[in-house]
Amino acid sequence: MSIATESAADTQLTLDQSLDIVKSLADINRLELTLLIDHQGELCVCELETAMQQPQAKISRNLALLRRAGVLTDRRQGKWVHYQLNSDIPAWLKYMLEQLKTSETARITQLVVRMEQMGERPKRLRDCCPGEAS
Amino acid sequence: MSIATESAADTQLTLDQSLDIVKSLADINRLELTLLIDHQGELCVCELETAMQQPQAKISRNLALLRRAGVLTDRRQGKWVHYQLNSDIPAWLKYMLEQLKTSETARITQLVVRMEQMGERPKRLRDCCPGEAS
DNA sequence: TAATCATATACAAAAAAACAGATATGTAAA
DNA sequence: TTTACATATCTGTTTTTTTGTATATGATTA
Repeated sequence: MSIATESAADTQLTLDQSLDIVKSLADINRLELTLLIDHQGELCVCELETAMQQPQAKISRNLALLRRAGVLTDRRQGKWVHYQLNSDIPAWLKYMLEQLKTSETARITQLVVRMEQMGERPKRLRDCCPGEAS
Repeated sequence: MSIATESAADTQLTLDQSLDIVKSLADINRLELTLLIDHQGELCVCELETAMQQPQAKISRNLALLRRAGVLTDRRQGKWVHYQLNSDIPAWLKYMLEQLKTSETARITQLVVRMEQMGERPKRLRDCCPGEAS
């Protein structure tokens, strides 16, 4: 079981920074968001909204918290903001996510399915985040 | 940087169990307790009490929480209860603790020093947990 | 520039976690 | 078997986190 995206050496984090990361993941919603984003590479807020079936503010708040902790990065493209896993996360976290992704396939699949079904849903949702098109 | 105590294969944990572990570490006091115990191999409550300079009830509560999450195990020896790192913790956690132990040497040393100075302190403390003697 | 859409943030209420202090339990020694 | 010691747990309170609702921001389209 090798780590897929092992790139640069671990940046040395302070204990406080590590704690911030751990805290940011100590919530079932944020842990699922992180797993789903890691699994899918990149997702925008409205996609996560349908996947998780949670109000926009809640998703957005949790994403901001994960970003501040250094777990996620974001990228604005037009109206949409796409979130990715930060490649600078410590190795142990990459390791942890790898393990959870394999052990939680079912759960992740369920979220992905829900998200994909949203294709033919209300215009606001269908128009949201068209696959990689500018 | 190899993991010292890599023994049995990872037990497959549910997402909830993993979340319990992460939650149990999402507190500076419990994270330090875990690091210190991992570093020292085994410690009893009163040693941790002096190392951390925190009230007994607080230490005990946090240790119980870590035990319930599966991060620590305990062993009663006479009046004393010794806590160790649970060898069944997931690999990512072993990895994380290894990394933190090396990056947080100073902090850990400070705790250890405080604990060792307690030798000639009040009787109640000196008599507590004599080094590995039965 | 007005209207609309996607996302972020402010604010107050609700829920959860951490805490101090008191007391209970369990062991050993007197 | 009383006393003392180490640790655990209970209780009420304080602090922190999470949440819903409303509103603000930023970007696109009409």
